[in-house]
Amino acid sequence: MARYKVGLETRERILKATRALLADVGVEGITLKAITDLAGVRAGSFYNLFETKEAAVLTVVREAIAAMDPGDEGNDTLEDLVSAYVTFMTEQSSMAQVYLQIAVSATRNNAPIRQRFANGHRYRIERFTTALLRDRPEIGVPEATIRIEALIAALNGFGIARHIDPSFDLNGHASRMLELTRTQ
Amino acid sequence: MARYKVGLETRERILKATRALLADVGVEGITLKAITDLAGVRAGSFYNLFETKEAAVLTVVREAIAAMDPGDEGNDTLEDLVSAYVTFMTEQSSMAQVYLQIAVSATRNNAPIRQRFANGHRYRIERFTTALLRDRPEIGVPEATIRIEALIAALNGFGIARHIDPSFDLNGHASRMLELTRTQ
DNA sequence: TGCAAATTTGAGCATATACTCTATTTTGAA
DNA sequence: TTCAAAATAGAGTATATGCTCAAATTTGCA
Repeated sequence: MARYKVGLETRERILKATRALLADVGVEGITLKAITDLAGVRAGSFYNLFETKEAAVLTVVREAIAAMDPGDEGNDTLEDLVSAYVTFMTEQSSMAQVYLQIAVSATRNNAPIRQRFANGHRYRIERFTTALLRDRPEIGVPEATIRIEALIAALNGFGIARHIDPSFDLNGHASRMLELTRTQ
Repeated sequence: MARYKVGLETRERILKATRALLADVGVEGITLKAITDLAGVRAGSFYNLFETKEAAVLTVVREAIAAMDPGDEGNDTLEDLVSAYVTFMTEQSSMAQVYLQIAVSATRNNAPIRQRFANGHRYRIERFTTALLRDRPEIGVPEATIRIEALIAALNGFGIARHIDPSFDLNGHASRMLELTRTQ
């Protein structure tokens, strides 16, 4: 694939365009022409760098799912995780948008994307649950898991609300929801 | 348009197909061929009943936005409204799916749909807020509005969670969220 | 039952789409 | 500086898409 510097730069421009368009029109609505026009590239150049349109889409989708989760693993607190979620939503809004698009469609008709999403979701629940149990071990795994599922679901809802109305107080509502999760 | 019985039946089959497909692939992904194939109708028949593909889509979208809200207006309690939301999500899942698809994409690139959605959303917030204030007038309009925005956002998140994982206890989480909204 | 209006079909049209191929230019290690 | 590998442009291909139209069939009121 890309070996020269210009090639890598072009690849980045294509991925950036794909990201913006996926946030806008979703996996089902994106077209090659839209990508190449926005990236300022002809079809031939695109196919020199990506096997298919789907390959570029899947690259961005993977990115978006991975970007949901903060880097340091192990002993993050629930605050850290919620705060990382809020940061992701506010500071990487294109990627967040892509993630939410995938979450709602669950992309029934696209097996690799569905699989990625399901794995990411399961992993996130485990990580959040572990953090909650470190803080409140008396809750127990089953109840902690249920509360975390609700927390993450609510956070997704808040993320959507914020993108409908940018004045939505994502941080405040997330904190309140975190408290509810902890103390119920 | 449709005047004979067969025509009205065909119209219904087309709308049913459109509904199912919108739930699957969203506004950006739906195609005329997919609609007519699923409805068992040729293109000519479709265009005898609808001006454009978009007209059928918009009809279903309107339906989905309207179906979000329960019929009786006026003195419903917050429980009634939340319970109606849960019922809508569980018993009209195609339509709920369409609604959520629109909520995330907010359909930036489709002015009439965006407008409809925004109006429906604003109306819903008012209705929920009124119900909350009837029960807890001491909260006051600004705080009540903020809490309702969070409640509705969380409910949307729960709706998405339920459709990712049908075992998600939508009713339980919605009730808990309702309590949080009331008592905080 | 006659018949005008409604419905349905299916071929056809213009454009969009995903992707290929060849010729040309650019890159950067030796 | 040379030159093979890489990058790019852009015309071309096959299929998909939204939609039209004329002809044939069906509907249901008078």
